[in-house]
Amino acid sequence: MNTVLLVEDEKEIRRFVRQALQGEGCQVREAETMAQGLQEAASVKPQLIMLDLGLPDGDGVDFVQRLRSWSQVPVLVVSARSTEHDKILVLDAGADDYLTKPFSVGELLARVRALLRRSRTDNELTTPVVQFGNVEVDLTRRLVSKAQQPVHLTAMEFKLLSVLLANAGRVLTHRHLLREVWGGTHSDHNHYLRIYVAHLRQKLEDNPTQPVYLQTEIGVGYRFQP
Amino acid sequence: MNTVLLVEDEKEIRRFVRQALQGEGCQVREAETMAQGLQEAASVKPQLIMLDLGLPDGDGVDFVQRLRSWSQVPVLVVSARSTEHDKILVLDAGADDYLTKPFSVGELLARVRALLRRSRTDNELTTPVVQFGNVEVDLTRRLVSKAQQPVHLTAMEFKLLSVLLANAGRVLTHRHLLREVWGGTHSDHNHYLRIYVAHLRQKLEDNPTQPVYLQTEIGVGYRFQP
DNA sequence: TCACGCATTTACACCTTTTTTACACTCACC
DNA sequence: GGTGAGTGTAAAAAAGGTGTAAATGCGTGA
Repeated sequence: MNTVLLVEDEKEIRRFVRQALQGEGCQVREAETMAQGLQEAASVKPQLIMLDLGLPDGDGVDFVQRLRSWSQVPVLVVSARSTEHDKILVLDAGADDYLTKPFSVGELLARVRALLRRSRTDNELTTPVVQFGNVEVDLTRRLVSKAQQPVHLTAMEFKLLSVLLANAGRVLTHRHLLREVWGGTHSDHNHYLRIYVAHLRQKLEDNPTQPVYLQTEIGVGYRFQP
Repeated sequence: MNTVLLVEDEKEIRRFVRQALQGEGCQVREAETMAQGLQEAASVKPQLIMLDLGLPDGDGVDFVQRLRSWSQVPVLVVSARSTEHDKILVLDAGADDYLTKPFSVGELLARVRALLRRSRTDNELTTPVVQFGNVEVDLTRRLVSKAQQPVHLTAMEFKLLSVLLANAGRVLTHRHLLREVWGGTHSDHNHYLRIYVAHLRQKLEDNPTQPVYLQTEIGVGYRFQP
C-alpha cells in the first residue's frame, strides 16, 4: 500500500484531500508545518509527499532542497500562489509536479497516480539513516556516531558527508563537490576537499591512513563506498 | 545530451518550443503526426516526449498507451483542450505531466527539467556494466574488477578503456584514440598508446602476453573484442 | 573583552601518474 | 642474414596531485 504524506496547514483541505486519497487506497499521514513534515518524511518514508507552499513556518523551496539531500521521494506541490516564478523555483529545487489551487479532485488524483506509477520504492535512497562499518549517520537529525559513540561534525564536514552519502558508490568530481558544498564560486579550491575529507576520515574511518569508505580517485574526485 | 521528441502539428509552436529546448541544451526531434511520432520515438529513443493532443490523425490516449507498451520514456502532454476528463484520461494512460495551452516558456522548461531529472536518476539505478571474461567494468561508477577483485585504473587508463569499450568490435585508429583520450594536440604520440594498452592488458587480460580482448591491428590501431 | 570553534590559508613531505627515454623483439622485405 | 618500421616491455625523470600539520583570520557567545 502507498503512503502519502500531506503537508498542509488548513484542516479543511487536509480532510478533503485525505478522503480522496483514501478512496484511492492510499494510507495518509499528515503534517501541519514544514518542520514536522520533514520529520514525518524521515520516519514514515512515504511514497509521495504532497506539499502546500502556503505554510507559515517555512519556505517550500527550502523544504524540497533539504528533503532532496537524502530522499528521492516524489513531491507534488500545491499552492494558491501560482506565479510562474514560484513554480519554476520549486520545480527546480526538486519538486516533481505543481498544481494550482483551486484544483479538481480528479486531476489531483490522476497526477498522484502518475507520480506513484513512476516512483520506485527503493529504500536505499529514502533512508535517512545511513550505516557503514560501525558508523551511523542520521541525515535529518544531523547526528553521527561511531561505535555507539557520538561524533561531532562541523557544518562543512556534515554537508560534504551528506553529498557523498547521497551518491553512494559514484565518483563525485572535485568540481561537483565544491559546487555542492561551498557553492559555485569556490570550484577551483581543491585544497578544501583534501582537508575536509581528511577530517572525515580522521573521525569516521577505522584506519584513517588506509580509508575504506571515503576513497580517493586520483585526478578525478572522491567516492563514498558503502 | 538529452533528446526531446516534439509531436506537434503547428509549425509555429514547434519552432517556438524547439528554440526554448535548444536553449536548455537539448537536442530536438520533431514529428507532425502521431503515427510519425511513434516511429520517431522508436528510432530516436528520446529522453522525453512532448505531445500535443490536438493532432488530426489520432487520439493522444491511444498514442500514450501504444508507446507505453514498449517504452517508459517520460511524456509531457500539452493541449488546448483542458477539461478535467481529458487530463485524467491521458495521465492514466501513462502520461507524466499535463500542461494547458497557452503556457509560459519558463514553466514548460521547468517541468521538462523536472521530468528529465527523474528519468536520469532512474537510469542510473540500472548501471550499464560491461563484461568480458572475468572482468566487469561499470562505466558510470568508474569501477573495474577482475575475478571479483577490484582493479585500480588511473584516469588515463580508464578513459582509454572507456573509448575502446564504447566501440566494441570496431578498430579504432591510433589517431582517433589519441584524440579521444589525450586531446587533439597529442595525435602523433603513438608511444603513449602502446604503453597504456600494455597497462590495461597487464591488469585485465588473463595472459597479458597473448591478449584476447585488447587486440592490436598492426599499422592501424587497437580493437576491443568482447 | 576574551576565549573558543571553525573556515580558510599556508607550508611541506610524500606519493601516484604521466611523460620521457632506452632497449629488445617480430616480421616482412631486400 | 641485414635492415627498418612497427610493436612490446622496463625502467628513469618530470609533473602533478595528495595527505598532514600548523598558523592565520573571523565571528560568536560567555
